[in-house]
Amino acid sequence: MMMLTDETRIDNVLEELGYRVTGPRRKVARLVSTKEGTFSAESINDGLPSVGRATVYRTLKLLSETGILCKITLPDGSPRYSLDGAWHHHHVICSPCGKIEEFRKPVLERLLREMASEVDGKMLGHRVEVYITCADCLPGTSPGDN
Amino acid sequence: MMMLTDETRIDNVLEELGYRVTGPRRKVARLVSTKEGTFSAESINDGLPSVGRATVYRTLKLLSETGILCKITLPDGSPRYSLDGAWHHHHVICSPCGKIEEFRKPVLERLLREMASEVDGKMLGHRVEVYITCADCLPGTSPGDN
DNA sequence: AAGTATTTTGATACTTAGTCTCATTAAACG
DNA sequence: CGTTTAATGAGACTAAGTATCAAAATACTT
Repeated sequence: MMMLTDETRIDNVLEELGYRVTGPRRKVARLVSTKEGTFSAESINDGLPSVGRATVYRTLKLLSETGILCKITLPDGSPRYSLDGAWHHHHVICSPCGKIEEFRKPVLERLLREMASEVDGKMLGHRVEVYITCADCLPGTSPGDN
Repeated sequence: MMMLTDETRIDNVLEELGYRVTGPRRKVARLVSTKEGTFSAESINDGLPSVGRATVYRTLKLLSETGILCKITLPDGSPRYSLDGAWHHHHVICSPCGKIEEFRKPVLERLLREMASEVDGKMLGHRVEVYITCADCLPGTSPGDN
């Protein structure tokens, strides 16, 4: 559910940007759109034995560049992907379970912009990640944690 | 100069935490303390043929955990290290030249904490990186760029 | 519909950044 | 000093990609 929507959205985005909508890309997009929270590139690769590893990585990169996916870094440095709303935002990531929430805070943006200007130079972008243990993963709160 | 200060500081920190102050760790610490801006683990490894690769990585990790170094991620995902002031802070990183500036903004901290609380769960930490092109790297401004 | 041009793919090799194992070496402590 | 315990180095292994390049698929032209 909502998978179809995501898939056509992906097709459209690729088409609009002049990329070909191919079988392998569709397969990656379809699998990606079923994922909740974060996932690793390798999990996509494992789920699609018919698609080459290089193509999986290429497609994930493509989808990240076109803003469909977004790549984040866990506290320990390992990279993860997640479906992404269309706008700039930041992440609250639950370290234990990998669940992520997006947030958008104009105040924060302004603050960071200000910061960059103090250092003189041109701001290219920024990365903000907040790591938490979510309520579900908090010991004692809910018994069925993994 | 100031290298000596850094080295004794490192010795002290290790000692205080109950780690042994060994030859290899001293070598890594000495080399690390000569670096300006960011550097890769491999550059330390290359600079110390007499120290094993594993030890270099182990020591960098140790120094990061004890707050002497701090590990950041460039926009393209590659990891870098830099000498670190003793307190929590964030980074402004010049993508072209790798120069980094630290900043500390209580407002920002408060904002992020607030953010985390909205999502319910316990905040573990956060990562904030601002990417810029610094004045020296801005084309036209200064002719002698790399 | 066929032919051509261009993009994409998959297999494989390679790279980067690290971690793991484990026998050997070296600090630290009494 | 000798002993205990931590740290080291060599080398194999892992994770997350990137590079190469011939073959296949897609799109474009007529």
